[in-house]
Amino acid sequence: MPPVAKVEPITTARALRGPFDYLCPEGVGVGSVLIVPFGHRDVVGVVVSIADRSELPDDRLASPRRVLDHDLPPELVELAGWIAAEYCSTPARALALVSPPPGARAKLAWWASATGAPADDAPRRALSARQRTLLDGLRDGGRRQAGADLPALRRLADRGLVELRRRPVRRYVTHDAVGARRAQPPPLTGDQTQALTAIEAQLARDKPHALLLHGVTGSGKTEVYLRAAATALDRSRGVIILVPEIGLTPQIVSRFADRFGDTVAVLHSRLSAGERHDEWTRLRSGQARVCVGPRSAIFAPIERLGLIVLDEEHDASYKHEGDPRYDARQVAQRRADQAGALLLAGSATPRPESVHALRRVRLPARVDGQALPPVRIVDMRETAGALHPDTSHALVDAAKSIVLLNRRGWSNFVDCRSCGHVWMCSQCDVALVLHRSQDRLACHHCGHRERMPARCAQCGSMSVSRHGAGTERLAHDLQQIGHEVFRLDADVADAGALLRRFEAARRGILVGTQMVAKGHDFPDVTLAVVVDADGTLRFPDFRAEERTFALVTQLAGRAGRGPAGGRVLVQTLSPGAPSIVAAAGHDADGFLRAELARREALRYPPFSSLIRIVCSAPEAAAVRAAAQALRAALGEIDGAQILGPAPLFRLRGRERTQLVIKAGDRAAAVRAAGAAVDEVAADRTRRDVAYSVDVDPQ
DNA sequence: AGCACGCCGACT
DNA sequence: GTCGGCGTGCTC
Repeated sequence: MPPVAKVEPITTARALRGPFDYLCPEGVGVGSVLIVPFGHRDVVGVVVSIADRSELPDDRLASPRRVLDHDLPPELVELAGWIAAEYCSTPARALALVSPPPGARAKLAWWASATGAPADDAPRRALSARQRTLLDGLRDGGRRQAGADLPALRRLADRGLVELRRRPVRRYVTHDAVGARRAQPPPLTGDQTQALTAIEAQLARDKPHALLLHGVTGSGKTEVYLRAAATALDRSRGVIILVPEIGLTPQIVSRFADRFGDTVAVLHSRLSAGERHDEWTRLRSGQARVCVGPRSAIFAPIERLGLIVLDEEHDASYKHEGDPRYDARQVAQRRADQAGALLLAGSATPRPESVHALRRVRLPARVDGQALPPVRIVDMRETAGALHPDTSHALVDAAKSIVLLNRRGWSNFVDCRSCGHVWMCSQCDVALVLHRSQDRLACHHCGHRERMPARCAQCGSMSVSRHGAGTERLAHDLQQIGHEVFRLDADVADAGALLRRFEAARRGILVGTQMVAKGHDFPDVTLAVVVDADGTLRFPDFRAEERTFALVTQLAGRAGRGPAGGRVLVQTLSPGAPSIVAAAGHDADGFLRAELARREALRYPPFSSLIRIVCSAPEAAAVRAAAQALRAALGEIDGAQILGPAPLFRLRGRERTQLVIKAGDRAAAVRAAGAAVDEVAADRTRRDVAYSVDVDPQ
């Protein structure tokens, strides 16, 4: 009896329950990627296990059509199985995440080397001076890639003097002149040394305890990551560095490339298919042992992993918004456990969850020894307009400043002065936002846009009024300060170029959404302003406090990074809000203590797990019926509270509602949610209803 | 999810 | 007679 390969075909179907058995070709094992006949077509499949025999009669087993040259490390196959179960998805969808980039192939180029055959010096066949130079160059320099000299090399090859071979070339270079810029590592501060000692003690263990590096902005966390990575590499272990968004943090990539050279690979969504293929292959073959990238880099095919760094661990972009709705921080913990690797999470504003679960190592001071900038809370309750007079004066005085307003556009919503009609999105239950420079109203949820109306659609009145201010309006108002204004938000095409122009300017105001609070370091910025700090606090979300604290603290970290020092103004309508008061006092510990106490009292994470189930369909009645069926199918879950169905809400032309499970036993609740959705989704009478399970929703 | 198979109405 | 509607069921 020949062995059987259990294969999971990569399809998006939810109802499909694998794995499927195939005859196992020679050399195929767990992680092999195959093309298999499946139904009436051929699909890519991943071997998830090998069995001695199949339950099926021999004549029903098919042979794979082809074995692809890329295979997955078996640990990633196991990790995919865990993700499928943990996030209520399917093995196929989880395997698609960890699989080699589809489609792309190696790029081949001609490489030339001298054969060592003696040149024939008969006069008719004498080498030209150019050919002679080429040949001598190859004899001295060994193998090299052919360029414009390929025709000349071909003639030499015809005479047996040169060998030409097709070999793969790398399309992506993380860094030009690698090595030339390889800087001497800076000396560590006392705090950094202590942190590194704690980290190295864990790296020396078989089963390291995860650590949380809680360091204020400018305390030198990146240098600690670099040193920890060097230690892991010295121990022949691989390293993954997760960063929030590669577009806004290119510095961290170059710092790793500068320090470690070609052993660094980068994986992110902006790479071309070919570049991604090459980086993946370099990691898979072991040529590269360090991978830097956003959340999906947690699936880098690195064996003998020793360290996973989670930079800015509080960042919301670690949560994937698509099926499977995985959280890269959870996956990182799982992968670290699996490999016996150290998980090192770092942030100036760690999540209460991480503070609760991980051992904390601190960097309490900036590397330059400067104090954190003083923060003043500006009470806006008596002020009309977006800026307090004190804020305006401070902006006039400061040469360079950063202003944060977490709302895009000119005004929040527009309505009719006569009848009160509010312009709403036709696809979503939200008001349209005015973008004046484009003379358009836009929906920030579905992207719908329409012309700014001249008259009211309801009563015909010509009088339209605008309410609230966004970054576009604020940038316009700030022109009056007299400094050049640089606006940074999602409407700006090239954020990098804008930041470079701001950096080069002698005077200026950088105004924008939360993007201005992230990562970059401008030493000459002496003033940071938060306009409407309680904007994030008004969201009905249990993480509102945490978000507000993080946003104010992160922005405060942008000011006073140079010798001139700096200060921070926080405008708010709730000057007494605990998150704002704590952020103003640089009191992360006080905030975290109070926030954890509050979460414990209300049984919110980390003292429970949340699971959100969303139902959506074009018709309201279908959604209501589906949600009720779902509620019934869930029944009662031990130790869990089930909330909802919530009132219907329309988004992108679909009605939707949600149920939330607040569970003590997370695994049991995930199982119950998955079973209930499978049961309700199997009902064919509600075909246009879509279901999505979100474990640990953000 | 695809894709074929199958069993009913309006056309050459 | 047959082209094609989409309900139903299977994929090793």
